[in-house]
Amino acid sequence: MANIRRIAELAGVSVSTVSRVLNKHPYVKEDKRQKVLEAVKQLNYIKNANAVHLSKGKTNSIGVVLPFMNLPYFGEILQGIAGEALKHDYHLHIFQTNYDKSVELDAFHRLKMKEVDGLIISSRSNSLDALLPFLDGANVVFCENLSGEKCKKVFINHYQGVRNGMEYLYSSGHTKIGLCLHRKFGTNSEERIRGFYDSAKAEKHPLLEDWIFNDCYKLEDGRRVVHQWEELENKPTSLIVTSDQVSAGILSEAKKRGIRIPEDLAILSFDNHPIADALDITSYDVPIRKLGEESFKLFLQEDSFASTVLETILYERGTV
Amino acid sequence: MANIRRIAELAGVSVSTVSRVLNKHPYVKEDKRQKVLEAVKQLNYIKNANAVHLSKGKTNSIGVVLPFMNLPYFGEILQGIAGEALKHDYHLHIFQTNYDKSVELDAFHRLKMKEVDGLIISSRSNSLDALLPFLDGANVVFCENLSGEKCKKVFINHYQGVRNGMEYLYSSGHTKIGLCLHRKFGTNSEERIRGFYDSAKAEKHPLLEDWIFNDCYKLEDGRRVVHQWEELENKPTSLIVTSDQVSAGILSEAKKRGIRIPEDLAILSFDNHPIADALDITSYDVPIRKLGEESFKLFLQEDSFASTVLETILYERGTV
DNA sequence: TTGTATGCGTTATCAT
DNA sequence: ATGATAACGCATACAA
Repeated sequence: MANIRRIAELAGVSVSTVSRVLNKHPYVKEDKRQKVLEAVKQLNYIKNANAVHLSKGKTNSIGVVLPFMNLPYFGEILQGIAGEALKHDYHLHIFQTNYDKSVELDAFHRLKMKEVDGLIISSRSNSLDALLPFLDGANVVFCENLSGEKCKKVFINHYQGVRNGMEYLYSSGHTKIGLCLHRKFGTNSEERIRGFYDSAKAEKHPLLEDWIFNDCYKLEDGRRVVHQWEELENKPTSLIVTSDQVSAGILSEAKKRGIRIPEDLAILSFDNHPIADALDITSYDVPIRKLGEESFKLFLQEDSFASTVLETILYERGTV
Repeated sequence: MANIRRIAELAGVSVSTVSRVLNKHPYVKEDKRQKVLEAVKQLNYIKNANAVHLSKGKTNSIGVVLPFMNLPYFGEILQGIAGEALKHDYHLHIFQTNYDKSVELDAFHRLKMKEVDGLIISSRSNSLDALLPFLDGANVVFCENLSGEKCKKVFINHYQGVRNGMEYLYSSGHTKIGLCLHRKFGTNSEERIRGFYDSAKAEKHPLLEDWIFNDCYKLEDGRRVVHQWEELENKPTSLIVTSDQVSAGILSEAKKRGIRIPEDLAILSFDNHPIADALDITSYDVPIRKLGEESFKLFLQEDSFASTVLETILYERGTV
């Protein structure tokens, strides 16, 4: 494999001149530039990226930490990040964790190893304490509302989203509202739970612990929720569901079992993906793509503790 | 940032010994090993990945070329690749092309630059001729049935899939069958079209050019197909649709417009994603995750022109 | 405008 | 078992 030295030799110039030509620096006489370009062509020369990375101390690539890739949420956020990254000539490294803490830690390790220039944490498994040693001087963007921490963050206002949803359901005559979450832990879920409790308290409406359904990621999980719901003695008359996929599962299973929606059970969903439109699901639009775009913009920002908030918007349809 | 030389200094050994300890090579006396490890701890030393990459001539990462990330197809294939890659300590680079040829070419360029050790082309935009100069000695896996080419490939047997589907519809009493494709060009689509024509010819059934609907990626595209279908003078009584998402759009729009499924229009879908189950869509299971897994396995294989074929399986439901 | 020399941080070869 | 030294390939400060 030809290197810059051989090009210099063949072109009869120094390596620095070759480097200048390759990097389009000014102050190179046209004839030498041509000689270099010829030599490049002749030897089929191609720059070694790793040498550039080592020499420059950066790789122009950013790591994205996420648990899964086959979920619309993460597909959409990736799409947002990738679009923005492409604009700025950055590349994406994927760290798929499956919510495994050690895999997530490895991503931070890679950052320290300078394999990537920064990290976007779209969903976190480790405690902040565990990550702290990796954070100083590192360019990390969190996609959650980390309060008080001095770090970059962008997040959906899940608290307000749920509060709005609760209010909407209360004003539609419901007093017993349940909640379907991705997972119990994690800032985003906690924010939703906080909104859930705060609204119930504010309106002095009942709220039972087993009206909260966890581990709702996929369509199948929605089916499971219907079964769980049916077995409750005291059933909520409506559900706030944090994913259209899960809502779709609920609708499908409810139909099978003769549960009428919204008469027996109202569904207020989040995402507003095309499937919500297709199934006529009332859903809050969650700007996930935008979340991805903004996260990359934050990565580029010098300011090391900027933050961005995004809001949700209601699309009324037939399930409430 | 501390480097290996400073560790050597502090530990009172040579850099080679440090390197040996770091890489768990044998032949290092325990006391020196300890000295080194202490120094590592003391200086908070972390290896520079780019230096390793440069020195070793490889990066332990693989590039995945795909057009979009917010489509279930690509999410699933990524999931498959990522799972297998994780097992073998490989990392994923994403090259999102949006079907832009120059972006795709850039991925091949990066391979030559040794930024990645190999490439998985999950969907291709450039002609093979355009890619040929990049292929010699390069570890590239194509996810399509490239006939005759000496290269690694893994693909779904789309030809047989469509032929089976056609036979199924014919035997269900249909004689006029349409086809919804992602795109007109591309090996996978061409294979499906070939199956489409071959079956019609074999059964001597009619087949019109405008029974083929292109650019069907998302749910919205399914809606559009219904409109197009309605405006046809001579309408097919059934459609083979190469994505459950699109089928979902068709179902939704058909319902709105009072088109009965399968009475007025039968839908035979491909993917068998959960949404097919939820909407009771008859669908051929397409092992996309497996496709991703196999593509990575091929990448690892020495043999530079291995190939793998995967078949589709019918799940009968209510839309035919 | 161009060249020289050094740094980037590691691995690998070859002595000893 | 250990160390000196040469790759690996490029960028860049400094000199000219």
